Amino acid sequence: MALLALYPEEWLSSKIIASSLNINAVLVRKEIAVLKSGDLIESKEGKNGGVRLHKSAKKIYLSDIFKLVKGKDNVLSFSSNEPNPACRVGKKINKNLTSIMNTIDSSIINELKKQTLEEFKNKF
Amino acid sequence: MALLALYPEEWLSSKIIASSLNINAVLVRKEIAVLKSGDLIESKEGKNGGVRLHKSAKKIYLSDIFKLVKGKDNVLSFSSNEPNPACRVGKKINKNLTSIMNTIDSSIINELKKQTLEEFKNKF
DNA sequence: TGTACTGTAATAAAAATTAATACAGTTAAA
DNA sequence: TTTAACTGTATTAATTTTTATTACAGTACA
Repeated sequence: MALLALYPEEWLSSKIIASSLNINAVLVRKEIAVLKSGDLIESKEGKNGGVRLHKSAKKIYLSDIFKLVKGKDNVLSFSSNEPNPACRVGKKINKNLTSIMNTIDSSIINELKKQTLEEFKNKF
Repeated sequence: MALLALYPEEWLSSKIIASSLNINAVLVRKEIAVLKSGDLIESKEGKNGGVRLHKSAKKIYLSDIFKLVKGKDNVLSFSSNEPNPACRVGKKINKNLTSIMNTIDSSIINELKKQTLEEFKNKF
């Protein structure tokens, strides 16, 4: 997103973005789908296609990006194993943790609301 | 920790704790080492040994537990791949993200300071 | 009509996590 | 005083998750 913000007029290809991140271009294209679903970016198929911001970096808060990328999961997550339902703690732990995890996610989002992509971009 | 707080007088074995979490007892013993390093719990070797809280649950904040368990890493983390140093963004991204990640960790800690283990325990 | 893209699926490889095994050392109690 | 039940820790195996690769249909430009 910082890269897109630096070159807002250009259609940047997934290959170029992948080479900045040093990851596979297919992963980039998958994340493009996520960011498009929140209207933060737009994409163009075909030759000379690519992606660019869909709105001004001044109107994109880091929290907007975070919310999309995090999806519906919490940042902190449960053990992949089901806790023991026969245990007084195991029986209720996930419910009790959910409440804490939601609170944590909210506090992260509030923190990230304080910075726009434009401000972040200017650090490069 | 909720389990230990519910039975503060008893030495609970790693096996018992593992069966509540439904994970391997060796993993529990490894985490015991971490929690001991912060003086939150104490352990006793030998027959009828186990672990218990080292201080009142009223004096343990969820943030104390979180800080130990999280260790020196940030909750959010970098890509395991080095970003491209030849890229204007890749060159600086990790430094710029570090600052955000530290802020996020702080805000989580501040949130978790609001609740003691005693209060959490009472939800079970 | 060829080239350079996105979008997406399927599979393979790599990395990280978790489990299992083993065993030395400690303590309590039979 | 010997056995049983623990912690502590290391090593290796199994599993799960993440990331990379390959493939290909569809789109747009030149």
